[in-house]
Amino acid sequence: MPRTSLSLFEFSLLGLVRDREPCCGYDLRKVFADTPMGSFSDSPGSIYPALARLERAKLIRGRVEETSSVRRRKLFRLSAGGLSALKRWLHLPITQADMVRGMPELALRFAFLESVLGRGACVPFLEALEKELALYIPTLRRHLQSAQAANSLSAGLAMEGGIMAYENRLAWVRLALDRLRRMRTRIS
Amino acid sequence: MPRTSLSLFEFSLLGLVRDREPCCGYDLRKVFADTPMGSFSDSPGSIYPALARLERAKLIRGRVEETSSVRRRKLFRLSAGGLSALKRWLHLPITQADMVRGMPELALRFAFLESVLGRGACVPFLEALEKELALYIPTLRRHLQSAQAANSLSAGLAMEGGIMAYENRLAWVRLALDRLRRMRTRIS
DNA sequence: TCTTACATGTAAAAGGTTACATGATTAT
DNA sequence: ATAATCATGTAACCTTTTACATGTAAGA
Repeated sequence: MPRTSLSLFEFSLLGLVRDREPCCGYDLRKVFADTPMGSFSDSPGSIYPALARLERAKLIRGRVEETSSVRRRKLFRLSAGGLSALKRWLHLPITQADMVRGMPELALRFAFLESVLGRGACVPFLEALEKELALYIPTLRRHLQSAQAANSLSAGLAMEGGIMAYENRLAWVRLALDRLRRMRTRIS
Repeated sequence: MPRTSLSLFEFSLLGLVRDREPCCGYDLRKVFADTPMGSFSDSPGSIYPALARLERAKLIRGRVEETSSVRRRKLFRLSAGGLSALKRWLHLPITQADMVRGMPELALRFAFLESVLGRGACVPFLEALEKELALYIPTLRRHLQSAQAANSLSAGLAMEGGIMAYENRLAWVRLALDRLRRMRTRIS
């Protein structure tokens, strides 16, 4: 078996290739190096082997470009299989487990959502996220209440900061929903 | 060479051992499994080898407990070298690079700060963090401005969410500073 | 009795990190 | 001329993941 699921890093490559088709490994390195994107490694030792894996798995296809002017490079495109793997990932339900692991994966999924599944997918995604966050935050608060007695002030503040981060996420979700809904009414 | 620096995971083990001395591998597994702590792996395959590494590096010391009642277990304590490694890490200056990589490492450092370096270390740490955040956020805003034109709505919202997360961090820093300063005046 | 919690480990496979290696092109 | 940027890769080393392996004690 060629491994069940892809890592976040591999999905981010898939999504980036899809958005920048056709692009080479170096283009992707630049994204990781220059933008506040996910903060994955931009080292050649991580990107080139990962691209080779994705190509072996037939999720992307690479062709060495033949031009005289520019240096030789390998241009990648998403394959049909790659696109459907990306779609499956984006369609995954949002669960409590996603809350515990934090937002990075969900943020990444949202970043690719519109371009891959269309604008219509954004509102349901955010509504599901809103629901899970609204359920999760009170359990975090309870955890803080019960744990903080014994701990230090700074440990308590650190936990408080963690909760604030989730509340902030919820605020963002609501802002995003607002904007998307406003767009919709404007169009219709 | 036994490797220059420890991973976040290893520092978190060091800090937890220090706070719960003496404790065994299973105690640490429970922390990772049951609390919203950093979200490191609680698998035995990551924890026991890591503890063995830390012991080989003489940062912790483990002794097999000899009691009749409880099952055999290995209790760890921080060594003098481990404590000073922890202190060095906590004393590290806060830089722009820390902003780019995100807050998890800084949050972890703050969580251990008071118990290892004393309450006096909290305010300077937060002040440094406040300064770097206040410098970094405007550069993020500029990045959003320049990049968002070409991108999709959802990609723009995702970036906006990233910025909001940093602003939320800054709000937390100010709240924490407030509380700490209030304490100080109350005590003095 | 059966399951859950306690408790510690190892082995194989996969992946990431760091450093090395190479070489063309473009700007200073 | 020299440095920086473009461009792709490999090799050694280390860590993590997943799964296996073992066995006790307590509670339902």
